[in-house]
Amino acid sequence: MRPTVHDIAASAGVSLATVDRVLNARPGVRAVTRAKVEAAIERLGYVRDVAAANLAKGRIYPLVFIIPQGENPFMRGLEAEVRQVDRVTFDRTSISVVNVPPFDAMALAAAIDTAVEDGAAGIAAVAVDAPEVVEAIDRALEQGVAFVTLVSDLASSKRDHFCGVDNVAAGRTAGSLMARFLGDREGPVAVLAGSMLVRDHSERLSGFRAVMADAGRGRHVLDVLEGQDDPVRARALVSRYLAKFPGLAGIYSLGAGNAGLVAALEAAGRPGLCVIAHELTPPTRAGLESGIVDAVLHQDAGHEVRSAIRVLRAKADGVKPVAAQERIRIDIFIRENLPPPDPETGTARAGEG
Amino acid sequence: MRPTVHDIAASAGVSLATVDRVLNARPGVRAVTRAKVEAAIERLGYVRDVAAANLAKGRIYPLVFIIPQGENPFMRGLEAEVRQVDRVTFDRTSISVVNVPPFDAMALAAAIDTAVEDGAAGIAAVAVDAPEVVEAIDRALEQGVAFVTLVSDLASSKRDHFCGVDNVAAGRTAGSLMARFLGDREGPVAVLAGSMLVRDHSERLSGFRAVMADAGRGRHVLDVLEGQDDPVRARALVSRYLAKFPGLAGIYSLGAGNAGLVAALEAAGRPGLCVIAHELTPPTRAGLESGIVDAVLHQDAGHEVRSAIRVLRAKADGVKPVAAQERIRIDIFIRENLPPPDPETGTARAGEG
DNA sequence: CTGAAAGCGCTTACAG
DNA sequence: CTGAAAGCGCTTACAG
Repeated sequence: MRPTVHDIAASAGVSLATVDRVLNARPGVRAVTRAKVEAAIERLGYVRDVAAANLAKGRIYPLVFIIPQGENPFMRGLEAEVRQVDRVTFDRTSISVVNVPPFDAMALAAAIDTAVEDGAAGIAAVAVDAPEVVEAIDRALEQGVAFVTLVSDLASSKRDHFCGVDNVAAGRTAGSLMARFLGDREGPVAVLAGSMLVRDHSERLSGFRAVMADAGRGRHVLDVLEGQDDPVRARALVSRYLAKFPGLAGIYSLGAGNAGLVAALEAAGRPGLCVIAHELTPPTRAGLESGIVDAVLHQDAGHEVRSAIRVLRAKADGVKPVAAQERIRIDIFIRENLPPPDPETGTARAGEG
Repeated sequence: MRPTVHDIAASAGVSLATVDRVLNARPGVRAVTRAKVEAAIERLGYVRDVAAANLAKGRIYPLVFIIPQGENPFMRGLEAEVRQVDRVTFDRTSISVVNVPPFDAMALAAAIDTAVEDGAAGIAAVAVDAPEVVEAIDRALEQGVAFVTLVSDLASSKRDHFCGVDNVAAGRTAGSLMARFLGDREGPVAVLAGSMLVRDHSERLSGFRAVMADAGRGRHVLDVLEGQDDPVRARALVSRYLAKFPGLAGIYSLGAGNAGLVAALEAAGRPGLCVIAHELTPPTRAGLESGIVDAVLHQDAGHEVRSAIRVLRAKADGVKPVAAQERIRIDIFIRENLPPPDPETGTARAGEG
């Protein structure tokens, strides 16, 4: 049997309470006593039973996820993952979701302040790149609230961790695939984004541009289209470009306007462009299946949510953030390796952890 | 607060023991009593605290992982993942690893029988496609031992679940990428496998062949090379083909002979072939980084291991296998989305579950 | 068929 | 600075 606190108490010749104090680095133990206990811990190879500890603590962690509202399907999938995790009751964690208008720094900052006031132990938020947000995050941290950015980072804040992909690398990946798929085909490429106010979009763009500049003798990237992740605007913008640049070779959609993108391409009679988009959602899945989209870069929303929870709990527990090393992978999907949709959340899932 | 067994006992006017009997569908409760308890459960919206239940059970699950020995780097990474999970102590599970010679049906069957005799509650094994193995698996099942196949399936057995990727789809994915990367380039393609005695290899080959037959006006696939996942043999086989077929356009390496493959290509002065390999391991990672390999299809060994444990535990617990729906994703890596190697296990990892 | 009591491994007031 | 006792939510013999 694995040694328990009883074993180490007996072995060290002290009481359970003292063992507990040493184990949890609580004050009020003489150095000699502490040493005895530590020796016993070492000798017996003790490892704490976290589940039992949580049970005894009876503690519950109120966590808040702040997610943009609106019809962005990736965000809706993310929210569904959060709710699903909550249903399954991540042990001793109670999770709530707060929606805010997308790309709205003031609203986000206000939501963060409110969550802190409401006594959140930890907050996960999709960041907007603005000073008000940085300040709100840092205020939360000062109050001792754990904070992670989700999907879109804000490295200039003091957030504990970023749960999302390396978006510069994602942009480079898109660029590399675009270059290989196009081969010798001539023509410029267009980029459809949501807004340069969020880091994930601006970072993807810079990664993509860097690769395009290197490809062959350089491929021209047209001025970026900002569709605010709104399908209607995205469709209009793309349609205009299709008409304006008949020699267009490809489109990189790095935001969430994909329903509009696909609609515009369908309306234009499916010109044979190379199309690479982000996030496996109903519109991009349909695009892959119909052949109108060549590849989809993806981040696993479920992984990100569970990673955020682990990091927030570790921080709230004052445990060493071993989980902070977690990396979210940049998935590549083509038609052939498309995973089946998750009936619960509609997002793409793999076997979890 | 969430309701506990105490609450439902009080509400139903019975003892804890009776509540427990109903909760766990144990016999020896009158229908009326059962109904009262069930009504209380319903009324209060009770959900069991699994961690507390496990603690009380004090039960420990001996699980055995049977993994091929030898220098196959994917298998070594898989084993490292198993050992790491064990270190982290998946709650109340004790895991042991048994190594067997690769592609050896008799040895595998014997190892399964031994694990059953030793009292395993569950077994996960990389299957070899042979009747002896099917019989050994079915014997284990009859003894009430939970069984999952890992990485390579054996659907003709009664195994509870397969923890691995859809290998036909993986082969199709490789074929599709190969076709796109080659574009109009002429020439046949070669396939390097380990052995057709394992399902994962034979399934990948069939998927790849199907896509190649459809590509353009059909691309010729040369006779498959079986290198037994041995780098020396693989290198010799590939070198011979390179000399024999100077017009070769690409190589699909669907097994684990990649160190030999890369060595052969280096020795041949890096002919500009399209190379697609499986599993992100040191040799394939190096190949991607040096540009000699174009893409690597991957399965997350950590996911597979943790999925196997969840399924085995659920089965051993007699719980409904909600986990059985877990799917392992087919990852695509190119140079740009290469994740950093895991310092612990050497395998590619993402944020877990 | 039903219940009272002890215990799983840990933590938490409360005494001393 | 240290310890004895009760309790977290559940399960398990043992009585009756």
